[in-house]
Order: sequence, then C-alpha cells, then structure tokens
Amino acid sequence: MNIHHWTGADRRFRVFASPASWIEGASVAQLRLLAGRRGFLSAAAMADLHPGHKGPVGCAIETEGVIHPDLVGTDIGCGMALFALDIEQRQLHIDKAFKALHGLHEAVDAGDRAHQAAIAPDYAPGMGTVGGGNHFVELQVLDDRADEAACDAHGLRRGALFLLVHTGSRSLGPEVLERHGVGERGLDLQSPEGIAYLADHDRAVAFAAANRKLLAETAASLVRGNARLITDQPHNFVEPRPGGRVLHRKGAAPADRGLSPLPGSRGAQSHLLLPEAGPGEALASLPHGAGRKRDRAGMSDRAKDGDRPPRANPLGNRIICADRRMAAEEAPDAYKNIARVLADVEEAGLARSIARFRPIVTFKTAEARGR
DNA sequence: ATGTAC
Repeated sequence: MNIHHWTGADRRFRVFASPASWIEGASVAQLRLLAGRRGFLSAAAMADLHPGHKGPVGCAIETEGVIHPDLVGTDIGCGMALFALDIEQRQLHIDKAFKALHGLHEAVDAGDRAHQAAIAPDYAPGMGTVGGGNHFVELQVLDDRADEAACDAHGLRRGALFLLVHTGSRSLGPEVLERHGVGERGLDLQSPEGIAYLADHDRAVAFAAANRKLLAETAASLVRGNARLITDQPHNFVEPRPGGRVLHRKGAAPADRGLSPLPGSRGAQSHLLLPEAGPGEALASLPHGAGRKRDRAGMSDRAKDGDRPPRANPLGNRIICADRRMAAEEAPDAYKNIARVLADVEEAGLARSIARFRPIVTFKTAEARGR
C-alpha cells in the first residue's frame, strides 16, 4: 500500500491518494479546519477530494455524538444509482435514444411523481427532475468485466445497457439544512434538535433515492426498456454509528452497503466497485467519482473565449446539455482522471472494480439558460 | 447544490 498522508503526522486525518493523484492544497486546508469542529474524531479523504463551498468534498468525518448538518451540505441524499436495462447495445438506435431522452422531464408520469413524492408532497415538482451542477442521467454500455463471477452473480452482461443516475433531493435538501441550520456548532445526536434533523434528513435521503428511481424508470421507458436496480448509494448523508459516534459523508460513498458506482466524467468510463474490508481509518467510505480538478468559475471563464462546449468527446457519447454555462463547467477536463482515482482505491484495498461502463448518451438538461 | 443571492 502506497498511500500518501498529505496531512503529515496528524493521524486524525488520512488522504487515501497516492502521490500521483492531484490533490488541491485548498481541500487539505479545508480538511484540517475540521479539527476545530465540536466532537471531531477523525476524517478520511479519498482521491476525489476537492474544495467545496463550506468544506472539503470527497471525505468522511466522524464525531463523538455531534451532527454537523453543514458538513453534509444542502444536497442531502445526493447519490449514484445504477440500473440494468433489458436491452443490448446492438439493439439500440442511438439517434432515436438521443432524441427521445431530450424529453426526459416531460415524460415523467404525473401519477408516479405524486406517488414517489408522497414522503414530502410540498416538494413534488422536483421529483423526477435531474437538477443542475454535476447531476446527470447517463445511458451506458458494459464494456469490460474485470470480475466475471461477480458480474454473473449480479446479472451484469457485457454489451448490455445500463442507466447511471446522479441526482439528489432537489429543493428539499436545502430546505432541511436551512430549517435546522445551526452554523458550525452542530447538534447533539441525543438532543431533540439532533433527532429532529435526523428525521428530516432521512426523508430527504429517501426522496433523493426515489428521484433516481423515477428518473431511471422514465428514461428506460423512453428507450423502450425496463430498469432493474443494481445499487443505489448516497454520498451526502450522515449516520449514527455504534458507540454514539456520528459518521458524515460529504461526496463519499459507503463501503459497507454493497456495490458502489464510481462515475468518471461525462467523457470517461465509469466503474462498479465491490468494496473490500479496507483499513478502519477509511471510515467505511469510498470516493464518489472522479472529483473536480478545476473549479466551476474557472471553467466558465475559459468558455467565454468563444469556444463552444463539445457535444461529443473521445468516447463518442452524446451529451444533452442545452445550458452552455453548465456544459463549460461540467466539461470532462474539469474532472480528475477516473483511472487514477480507481487505482488509488484498489491500491488502498478499499474496493476493486468488477465492471467498466462506457457512456452512450448523457442527459444533463434540455433547457437553454446560461451563456 | 438551490424555482439561482444581492
């Protein structure tokens, strides 16, 4: 194991990344600031670590009985869900699929939306919507099976189509954070305030998972197929742990709930991870993707020099993104190399890839907005 | 991240 501890001798912090991985200094600085948080015990960062608005993204943070809602952030329950389609790549008419997927939001059934949003009816308009930022619905093909037996066990066939869905709880998450917002002091796990936050948090987590399911089912119907859930893993959430501890995950997927998607950028392959025992210092966590290499503002500025964001890319997938600013901010070169992130995961013994997926069509947004 | 802050 050749894992670089960027945080030096302070054993409360671990960064599971090799020296070959680009880790921005600002994100490590944000990580170290967590030591001042009430109840702080330790933090585990992954190779996708990057700076966020209020704190580092790509890490797990454990406290002694204190919930810090601001560390989970606004998009409570945001995560990645992978669904298998009952369609082979060779059966797919790519042009038809590309055209049909433009209508993803319009195709969501009103009754299904209301049903899935029953847990938070006031937020029903957001149910079955992708949202902005790095969210997407992506049609993929399984193009390599590193572990054939594991793939067989889950019915993952080479050449079959899949849907990878990345979205969250839409406007519900921000509302929950604001309502329980407590600055940096946090909430005691056992207090009425802590219990109340957890209840609303859990609703947002469920809402987000329902959103991913509804989007996958709708996208599947647009390509004349049916979606079967392989795995759904949140990466922005908090959970009580044995011994009165609280584990926060901010851009980190759980390593103790089975298979976990590891998406690359929208111009790269994705993987499906099978978690391994791993060291306890990793706080039962995995990276949630490639992680940003360049911030959004920088990417947006670069695009103002007249370059149209590319609709295609080296892997040949087509991207539905009518919002040019979003396309610039989310361009593949804003992200780290997923192969490098995966190598660090495997080297650290956190997980291994059992399958690799190539993007075919990516849905971001069909509405033009930014310039 | 967010029916996009001032």
